[in-house]
Amino acid sequence: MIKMARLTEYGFMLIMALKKSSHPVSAEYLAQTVGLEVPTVSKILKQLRKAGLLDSKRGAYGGYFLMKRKRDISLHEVIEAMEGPLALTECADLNGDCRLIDHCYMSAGMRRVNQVISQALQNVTVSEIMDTDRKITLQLKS
Amino acid sequence: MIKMARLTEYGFMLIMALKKSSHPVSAEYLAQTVGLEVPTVSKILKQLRKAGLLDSKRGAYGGYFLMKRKRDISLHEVIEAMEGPLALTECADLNGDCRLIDHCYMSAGMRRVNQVISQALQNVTVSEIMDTDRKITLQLKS
DNA sequence: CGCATATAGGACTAAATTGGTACCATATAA
DNA sequence: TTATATGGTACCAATTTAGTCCTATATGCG
Ligand code: FES
Ligand code: FES
Repeated sequence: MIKMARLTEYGFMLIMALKKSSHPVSAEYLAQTVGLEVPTVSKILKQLRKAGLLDSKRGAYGGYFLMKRKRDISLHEVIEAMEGPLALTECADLNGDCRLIDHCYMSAGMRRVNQVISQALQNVTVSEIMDTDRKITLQLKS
Repeated sequence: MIKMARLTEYGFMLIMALKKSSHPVSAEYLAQTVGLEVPTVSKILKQLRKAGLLDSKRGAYGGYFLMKRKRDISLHEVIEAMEGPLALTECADLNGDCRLIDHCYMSAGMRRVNQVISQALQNVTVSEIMDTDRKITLQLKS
């Protein structure tokens, strides 16, 4: 069905619930806000942090906060942070191991398609998908 | 990782191995050609047929053949045939059931992104991804 | 007709992935 | 020093996907 992982969806929601350069927000508070369990939220936040989208502060009054404004975070960044590099087919991935690689005449083609979709996702920001009034305008080149 | 199902990959390969309006080709022969097991190939061919991409002829000297030329089959058609409608997030799908639908501010946005990616996939044909020399030129609008 | 060939359809099992949880170590504020 | 909160990792459960098998039906041909 070509869908992102559920945890990635949750990741988006958490990012939307956070802000740049304000007081850190704890995983527990975020969990309540978004309606998820604390361990799950924790897991996602750690992952997003590792990817550099968030930063955290430990200890009392600690928590998480964004590293950039939402208008500067692309969908691609978030998806890559949660799921690793986009690869439509096994052979479009550098580390893919499809048993049919010898019979495959579309590796190069799929890599190009991959590229196009990556571009598309890089051109949309988190704040754009939050704002239902604004139109998304994408300019894609091959 | 945003990837298509493996069976979809195989589906592409089978389509590439087939031709329009020539003698039908049996599942067994295709399996040998592509390097897969017969039952698996059968399953995929049935599914592609049901979606109208292929047609078949039963009985002796029967088999499968394409309904269109490969230059008229879009990636989107194949993917949709194998995996159903594209839905990046649960909430971008009409039948999606995400438990967080009440907290979700990106349903509309994701639907738009979904739309953009669908467009991209509709604009690339099977023959284009087979031909490594040709450039893919996509024109996408929001 | 009767046999060999080949698909139609659906049920079933096994494997892989993903979702979700838990635990212990470390850092920080007061 | 205590309460709070993240860091890292390992683990189990649930779901999804891959792959197989079986029986019914259609077709060509001797
Ligand atoms: S599809 Fe498997 S290698 Fe290209
Ligand atoms: S992400 Fe689950 S409903 Fe939008």
